Amino acid sequence: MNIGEIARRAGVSRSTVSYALSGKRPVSAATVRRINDVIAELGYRPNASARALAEGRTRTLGLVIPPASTRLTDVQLSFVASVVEAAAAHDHDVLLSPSGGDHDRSFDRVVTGRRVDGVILMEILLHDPRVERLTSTGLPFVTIGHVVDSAASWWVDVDYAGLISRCVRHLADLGHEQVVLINRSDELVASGYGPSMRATAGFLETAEGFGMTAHDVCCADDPAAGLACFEQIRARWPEVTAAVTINEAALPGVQRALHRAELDVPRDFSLTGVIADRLADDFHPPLTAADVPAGQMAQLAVDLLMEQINDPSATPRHALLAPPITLRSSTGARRRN
Amino acid sequence: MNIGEIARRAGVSRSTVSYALSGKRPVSAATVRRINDVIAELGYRPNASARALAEGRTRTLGLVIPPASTRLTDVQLSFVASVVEAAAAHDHDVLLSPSGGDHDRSFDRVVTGRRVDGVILMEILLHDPRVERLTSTGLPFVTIGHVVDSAASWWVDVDYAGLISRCVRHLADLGHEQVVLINRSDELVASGYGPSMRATAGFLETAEGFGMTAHDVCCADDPAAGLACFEQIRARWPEVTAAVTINEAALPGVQRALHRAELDVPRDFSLTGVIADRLADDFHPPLTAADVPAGQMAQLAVDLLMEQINDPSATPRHALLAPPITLRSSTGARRRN
DNA sequence: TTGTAAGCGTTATCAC
DNA sequence: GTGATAACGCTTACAA
Repeated sequence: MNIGEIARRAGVSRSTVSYALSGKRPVSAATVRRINDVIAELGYRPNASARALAEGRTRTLGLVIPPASTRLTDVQLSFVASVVEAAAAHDHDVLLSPSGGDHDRSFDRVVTGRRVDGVILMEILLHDPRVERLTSTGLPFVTIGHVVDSAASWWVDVDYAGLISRCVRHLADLGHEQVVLINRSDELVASGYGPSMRATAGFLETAEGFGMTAHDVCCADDPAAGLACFEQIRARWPEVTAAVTINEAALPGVQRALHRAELDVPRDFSLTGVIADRLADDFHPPLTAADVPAGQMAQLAVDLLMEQINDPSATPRHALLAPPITLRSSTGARRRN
Repeated sequence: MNIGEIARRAGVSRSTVSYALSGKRPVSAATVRRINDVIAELGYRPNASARALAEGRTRTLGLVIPPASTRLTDVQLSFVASVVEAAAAHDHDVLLSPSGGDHDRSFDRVVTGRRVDGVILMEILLHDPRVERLTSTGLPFVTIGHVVDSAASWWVDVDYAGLISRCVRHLADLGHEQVVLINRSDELVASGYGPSMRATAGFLETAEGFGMTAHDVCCADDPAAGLACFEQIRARWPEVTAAVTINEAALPGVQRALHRAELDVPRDFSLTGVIADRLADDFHPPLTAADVPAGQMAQLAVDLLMEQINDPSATPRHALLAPPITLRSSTGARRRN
């Protein structure tokens, strides 16, 4: 079932069918009608590969996700779903590519085989080889998180430094003097993961500014690690009365550790950080936190990418989101004993 | 950068370059070398659209996921990641399409625009309109879950009836006499979602067989609903001493409800069901449960799909997985008061 | 308002 | 062992 067949049955030429479909040149109402009838009858839809070849664009966006081995967190998940949704609004589809590990065959295929018109790169490193590959191919791309030379590229990010800083200030206001930052995994931090770097910077700087004693620790992205990590914190620094975190996946374990240590939140211990709102709501008690606006980030990333695709010579734009801190019930005044 | 350019620089014809790349006809070692050198130097990769058009296959699989409005659960998430990984092993990419709501434009594009060689359909209904659409297009597809006429199609499923039945038997052995099934959402059950139907059937039948009193309730897929649902259960049927569930998303709420009611698990109340192992492990206490083997299902689904793509006339095959029930710490003997 | 024909970059069928 | 050349199904100048 191809365009020629439709043309034949409608008694017109192939170009007329094409134009009737795209509207790129006027076609008489009568022929449009005849063509549409035939199309409806035969259930014709243009072949995407042929169209892509002729137009030089695939109407497909690539989304590079962390490999399956790394467990995807809740925000990442809803981010993926939102990207697909936002792309659909532009009548584009989304091609997935796991990358970051050794799976670079997939990255290669997607990027260099002209399978997509643009790419969204999740979980980016401060110096990311994939960014260079992408840059050298000239394929439009938007990163989630930004690289060192941030002015030269398109990105969407959360202002981790600012948010963490505000969390610390909030704790200082409540009288806390010894605080800890529960960061993400060792490897991620070691490899220069931007949000981790910036969270640490914002944390230490602000805590110092308020004359607080500040510790920061890495923690793998799972509940078991969260449990172990929190118990270690208690053992090493028993004076700590509040924690700030950007590690969502570890939260259930932290919760269990708090319970085990019979620490009431927020009476005995305060907990806050940058957390997806759904997780913050589900925590017991609900967490005072800066909500990672995954849906909005996805929307923005797709919009920026489409903008770049439609005008490749546009100057790079970016968005640094600073979502508000939602006051829930997990932070309170330091208890004097 | 196209194949003609490579041919020109290597001093051969386009077909020779093509054959050197595919190996579908012998090419002298010397020319292969020369060609490879040029390719390496220019960083050439064949254009996927052109290749798809010529070959009549896209080397892409479609994955139809539930729309973003429905929150994706943990298993679903890891399923998506595993599908991508398994497809990569066959050198195929994955195109995502949200569907089930009104997003049928996306489904249409993917299915009928010949953008993919086959489709994996998640979260299928007992009578699913998408299955008919797919069947009538003749596009190979595999469903997760099966439809009524199960012999005629390709699918992978978990034996919910059998697993739930074994959970109930386990509870019967422990002396429980009044049990409840916490199913998934009203709407899903009402629309004929297979796993829910089969779980209910297996539950009621087995409970009756053991002379137990059995109740079943629906519960929306989120923690708040889990909390409310469990409190309602306690209010309506205070004699119930054990629950079986297939609703993972509701678990955090159930946990909170148990805590609020000061019910110790498993001393005062037993909890089991069909749950992803990661979730079962993270629960407090770890849940005795049948682990949904998301990774294995994804692998199988992709393998079946590839088999069907490579031989469209093959007779339908399917796989009904019955993962073992892992004994953890959430079930115990009924406490006589 | 419509038709003709030249691409788009591959693969695959003939020849030689 | 290699080279022309015709598909593949569409879009889009260029003509009429």
